[in-house]
Amino acid sequence: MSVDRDHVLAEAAALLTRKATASMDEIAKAAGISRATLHRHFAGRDALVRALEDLGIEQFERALDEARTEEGDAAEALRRLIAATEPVAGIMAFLYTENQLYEAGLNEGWNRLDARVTALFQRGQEEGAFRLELSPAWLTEALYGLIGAGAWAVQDGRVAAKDRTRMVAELLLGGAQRRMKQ
Amino acid sequence: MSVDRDHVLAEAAALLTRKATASMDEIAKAAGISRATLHRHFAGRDALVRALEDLGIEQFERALDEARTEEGDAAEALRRLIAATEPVAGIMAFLYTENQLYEAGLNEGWNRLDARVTALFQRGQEEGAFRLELSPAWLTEALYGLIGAGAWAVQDGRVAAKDRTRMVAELLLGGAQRRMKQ
DNA sequence: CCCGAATGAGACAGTGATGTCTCATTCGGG
DNA sequence: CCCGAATGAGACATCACTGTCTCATTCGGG
Repeated sequence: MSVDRDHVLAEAAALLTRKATASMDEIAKAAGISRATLHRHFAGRDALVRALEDLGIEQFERALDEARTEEGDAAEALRRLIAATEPVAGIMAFLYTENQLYEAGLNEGWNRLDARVTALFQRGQEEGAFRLELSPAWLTEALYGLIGAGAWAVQDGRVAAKDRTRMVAELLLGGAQRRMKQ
Repeated sequence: MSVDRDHVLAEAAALLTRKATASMDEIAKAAGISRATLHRHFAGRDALVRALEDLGIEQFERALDEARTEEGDAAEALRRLIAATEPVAGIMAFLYTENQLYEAGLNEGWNRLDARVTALFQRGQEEGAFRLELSPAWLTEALYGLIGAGAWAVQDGRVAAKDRTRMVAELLLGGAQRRMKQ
């Protein structure tokens, strides 16, 4: 049986999220294959991380498509987006902290993602749904940060997996402060 | 002149925040000293990271003291806390992503910080200032995550340094959604 | 069943970082 | 000014990881 490349990437993502400095040997073991086979699929550590980056970008972009962020109420669209990113949360948490990626040239895909996410926040502001005091760039950054924090909190047992989406969405949209009137 | 140990730690923190895998040689150069001297102050890389951890915990604890988080309106206390963490933001951003620390035993100091921060959120909930749908544990996690995201956004030029505190505080407290009534 | 492809296990050299050492030089207080 | 402490520069062995290779074994389609 030919090794399932996507399965290897998924296992690598799960391990690297917990331990960003895991060696090729540890990654191979986590994926249930030998180091030789791992090298047959990915020329080296760089290639593996790059493949993970591509996978993360692709899946996040798919989440953007599924959530139809250009349609309907912006707040609801954001909720849909956060829910749709659930399967990518782990990979994103890893990639977000992998500042190594920013030393060597940045993958063009990030610009596409940033643009679409930022556009959603901007639309929300124009439609009066989102506050104007928080810049779309910061809201985008905060979204990434909270997705990472959510994934990490779940992985560490501080938040139940089923609550992840709601916790991230409620905090990002409504904040911690209680509203006097709705 | 004896090397200013705190200065070395500050430079190390600044570099490691940007590049978590920086070598001892790079850290030494960034601090303006030789690798030999760096080793004379910190037995090894582990010891350096541990010292950084201690420094981060100590400074964050000082921020908690300065902000007097047990006094007054919980929301205002949280604002004070976020403002007071400004000098530690970089170090916290690094430590937050340094999952290496969680493999070897966890520094007891983190528990103290978590307890105090969580207590603030809990007090806010009891006093009716904070929403009950978001658990104090998650709010604590989100605070750390947003401090990290803020530091990273400033470092990357997406948010002006002078806006950092306000952006983090406003998002964490009020969220992205616009309030219909105040 | 058979044969080619895929895999696992391990050897191997190369590489970069680490930690320790020595020695010459610089600094600064007395 | 002088002397001891601190520093810088570099040598050195060690270590872990990497990337490549070989060879025996296993797998699975035809």
